[in-house]
Amino acid sequence: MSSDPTIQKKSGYHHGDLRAQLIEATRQLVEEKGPDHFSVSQACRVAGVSTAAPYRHFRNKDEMLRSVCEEAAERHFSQMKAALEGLPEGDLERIIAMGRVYVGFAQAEPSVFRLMFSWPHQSGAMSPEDAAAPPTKTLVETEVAKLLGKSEIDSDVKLRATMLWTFVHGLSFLLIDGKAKVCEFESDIEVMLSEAARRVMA
Amino acid sequence: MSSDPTIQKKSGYHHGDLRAQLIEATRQLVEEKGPDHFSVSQACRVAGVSTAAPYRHFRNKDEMLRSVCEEAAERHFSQMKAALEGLPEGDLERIIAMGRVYVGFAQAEPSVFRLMFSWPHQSGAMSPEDAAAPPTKTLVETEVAKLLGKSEIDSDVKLRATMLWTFVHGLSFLLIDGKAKVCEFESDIEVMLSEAARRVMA
DNA sequence: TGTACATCAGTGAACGCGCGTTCACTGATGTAC
DNA sequence: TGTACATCAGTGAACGCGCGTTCACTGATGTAC
Repeated sequence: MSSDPTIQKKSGYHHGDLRAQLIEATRQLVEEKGPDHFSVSQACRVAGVSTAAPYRHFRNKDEMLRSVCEEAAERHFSQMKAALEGLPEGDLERIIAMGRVYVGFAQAEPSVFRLMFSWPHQSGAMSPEDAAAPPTKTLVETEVAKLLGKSEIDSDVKLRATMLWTFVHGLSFLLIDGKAKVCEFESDIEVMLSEAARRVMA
Repeated sequence: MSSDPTIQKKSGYHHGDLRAQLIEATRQLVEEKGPDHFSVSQACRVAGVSTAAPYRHFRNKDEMLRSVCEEAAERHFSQMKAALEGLPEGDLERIIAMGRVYVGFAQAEPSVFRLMFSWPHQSGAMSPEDAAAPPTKTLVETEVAKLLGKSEIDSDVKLRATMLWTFVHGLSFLLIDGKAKVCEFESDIEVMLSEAARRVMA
């Protein structure tokens, strides 16, 4: 019963899980106002807590945003894995399903999606192996290899997987940035996803 | 001689073109520190001018950033047009050349590129027809139609143009976000660009 | 079961800071006669 | 060519604000005996 961070809050002192609650508050604020207009104070207000409270759980503001990214990356990845369930092995639909989830996530949480992929903005301190990317990459590569009937991930598999990823990534950004009405209807997205999968796997 | 905004600065009072100079200063700062860490004061310091000066040329901070976007969008578009010069009509290389420029711009000015496409972040006030997108879109559609030997821009042309755009857009973002070492070598980008163009136009 | 105490996770007030913006001003420039 | 004056494009000081973070504190909780 302590899994929904929006509800809990036990007494005056001592929340059930303030850390999770602050991450959720941060996530909401980032989504509402954008990553650059999020402030620690606001998150505290949303969580109903003093402005000093977060420092029991996070070193500083940056670490709060980073936690949001990590949490989002995990959800993103598990959504993609879940999309594969029940679909027969070696079916092109598996590729399309992952793309659909990828794009859907971006549309559902555009600001968080953007933050996730531009983190950390430009500090040289960026870890070479980044949060969500490697597991997702492996997932796609595995699917591509299976579809081609290959047992190992060779350079052809890597190229195709990268092309697929590139495509859904670009589609996600164009959709959330609302550039040039890239797709007028929901069905256009489906057409693009399947056309791309078909042409790349051909 | 007044075309290079980094050099000019005439006397104590009255710059040659403070407006252009401030845009350039803003552009540099956005590139260095990211759009969210840019401040008007800093731009003034860079331009060597008092903090009140910008308000003779821009209504507020937002308008400064918007001007940077517009200026960048124009450069982006004209670079793409320039890439076509000298290439024979109806050659697939024309498509690839535009993609190369698109990606190159993103790599050269990643923060500005990001800003350009996420502007305005989430204020509902976004104009439906956005700065750079429509002319670029038209440019690509025209090239696709010519390549297919079609005289009009039908839905097939539109779909292919959108797919091409989506692809280079995604490649740009993956490259500048440094996600998962999408391409290890410069040559990999070339392979991806030509593979994408070939497959989409097939 | 009851008490003593260490630890944990909050409070609320305060800090210094840099920011965006405004203000009355003033030096430089262009124009009319 | 020279003077008077309107306009332009800067200055520099000041403002109020919200921010990130720290501090000494205190209430709640868990544990040992």
